[in-house]
Amino acid sequence: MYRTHTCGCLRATDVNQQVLLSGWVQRVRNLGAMIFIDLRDRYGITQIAVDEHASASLKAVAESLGREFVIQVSGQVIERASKNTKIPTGEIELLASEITVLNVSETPPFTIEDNSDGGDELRMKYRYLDLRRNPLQKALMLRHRMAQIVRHYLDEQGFLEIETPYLIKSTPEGARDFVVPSRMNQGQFYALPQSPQTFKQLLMVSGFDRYFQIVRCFRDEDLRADRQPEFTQIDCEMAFVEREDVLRTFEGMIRAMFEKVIGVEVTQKFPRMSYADAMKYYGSDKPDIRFEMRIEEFTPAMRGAGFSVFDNAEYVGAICAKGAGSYTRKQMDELTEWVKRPQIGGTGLIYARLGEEGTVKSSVDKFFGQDVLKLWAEALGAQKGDLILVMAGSRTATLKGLGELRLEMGGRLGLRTVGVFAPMWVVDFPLLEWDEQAGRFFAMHHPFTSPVKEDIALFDTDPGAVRADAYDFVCNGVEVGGGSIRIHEQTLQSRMFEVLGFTKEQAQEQFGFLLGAFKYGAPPHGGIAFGFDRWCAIFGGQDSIRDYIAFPKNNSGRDQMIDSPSAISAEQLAELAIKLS
RNA sequence: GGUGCGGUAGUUCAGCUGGUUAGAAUACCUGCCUGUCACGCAGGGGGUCGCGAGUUCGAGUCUCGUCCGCACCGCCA
Repeated sequence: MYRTHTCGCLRATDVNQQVLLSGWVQRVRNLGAMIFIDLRDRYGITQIAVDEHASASLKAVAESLGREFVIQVSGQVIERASKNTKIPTGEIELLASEITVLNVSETPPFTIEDNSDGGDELRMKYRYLDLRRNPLQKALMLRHRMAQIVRHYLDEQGFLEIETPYLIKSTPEGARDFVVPSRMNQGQFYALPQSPQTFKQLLMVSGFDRYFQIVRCFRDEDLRADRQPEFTQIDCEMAFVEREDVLRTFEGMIRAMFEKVIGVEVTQKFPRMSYADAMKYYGSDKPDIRFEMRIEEFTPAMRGAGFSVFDNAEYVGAICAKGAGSYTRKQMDELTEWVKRPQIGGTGLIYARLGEEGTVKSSVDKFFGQDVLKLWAEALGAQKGDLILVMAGSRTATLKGLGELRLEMGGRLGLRTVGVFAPMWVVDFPLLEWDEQAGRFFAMHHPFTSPVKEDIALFDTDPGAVRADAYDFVCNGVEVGGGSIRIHEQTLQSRMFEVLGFTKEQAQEQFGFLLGAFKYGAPPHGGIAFGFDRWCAIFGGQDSIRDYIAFPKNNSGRDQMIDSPSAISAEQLAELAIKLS
């Protein structure tokens, strides 16, 4: 037997018990006549005391201990002479009668503490040590809890968890595929799924009318703090449903998660915003609505005053930063530089401050009178002490820039509060996006997304105006989930492929199995998929998803611990009939 | 593919306009210490300044290249 209790469970009520604990040495405090050891496992820390009555051999063992040694301690639980109120076990300690070293440890390259002294790179290389740290243990426990609640909720709602294959077929649409060479079919490759999209639709055809899966997905694209090459989706699909049915079901699931995981009760219905409004007022298809600061357009009113920046602009828009009117010239210059960075791509920043008696002082006073400036203030609801920020240029780029500026100002003004959650649905996305370079339409979501019924007629006249019956779940400016009602009729699906520029043969070759299935009675269906890692990060209050994945990849898609990817042997290559150039 | 920031002790960092023997904190080792809990005190060891060229009397410092890391843009149906 290695232990009778964990290092987190002993309390004052356990005093006088004989117990056996096992764990890692967090720290040894040697006071000469007595030695204290912090013994750690994932449940907590318990102080071990080796006092003045201890035998010479026991003391010798205690003195030999180093950080991260694995030890077993037997002894009696006693009340501490001086208590520690900072930890749950702080009222007691274990008076050691015997200490056994189960394993020694080299000195770890960084401290195993909440605020480790290790840098990112080192902690990745020694991920197994980093994972001993409390914050990472908490993160993975949160993830576990979320997975359990998802399973429980969906099981109660009659969903079946069904696995789908990882070795599937590559398709040209969407993200780059990770590919896997086939030894038995030389020269041919499997692809790892970007999502189980077509399989879950086939499951609907098969009659499993409520499906879900917590499933790994793979995309061979460049990484970000919130993007990994392999990531996990909560993938769901339902048959005989319309958009409202899907939204109701999953609003329920999301609500259950908020309540049971982080104890936040979301009583009201999630607000819904059209894609058009999101872009117009927030410059983003995933607005952070923890704060207002909406974008207002002033394009026509600004023309003809002789201010060439506005006269020549396709779009002029502004936001109002509450209480930022005290920004100094230096701060404004710095903000202007911020806007001009290539990531934002702004050409400049015009600003106006609201002073006493409703006067407006702007950087373009010589072009615009008080009447025009007050028009800005009125439209933006700006008051004394506020700062109006105006950008101009092409419509899409300027809206995007204003959207970024809005987030930046929201951050500076402390409006993007950690622990405050603003869940919402973004709906009515365009079905298609015109790609100038390729000279054709691409599916904004994916080619199986159904158009909104009343827009189907537009397919022939104005494909770009067709709205998709799609929806995104957005929380705090992060796209956490997305889904749609799918096309379930073979003719409409064929028409869709046609609009996307597929020939009949191409469509047949790539998605023949799906078109085939649709010939045999496909029910109306739709679904949604949540980015599980992102959701965990949001609940954990982090921007990066890496700490919610046990063994993540770095910025360049490498696993620094196992050092992958790596070259393979000439024999392996030969077997796969692959020649490297 | 691109932009920015970074790489100096085991670790996190400082190191000014180029100039003696490259510092601090922490970790580690040794000794002392009876209530610590970031224990304390005294002492000690520890460096190819990422790598390679170049400029210079002289490079951690300047220039170029390269590798690595992080953030972002493009990309991510």
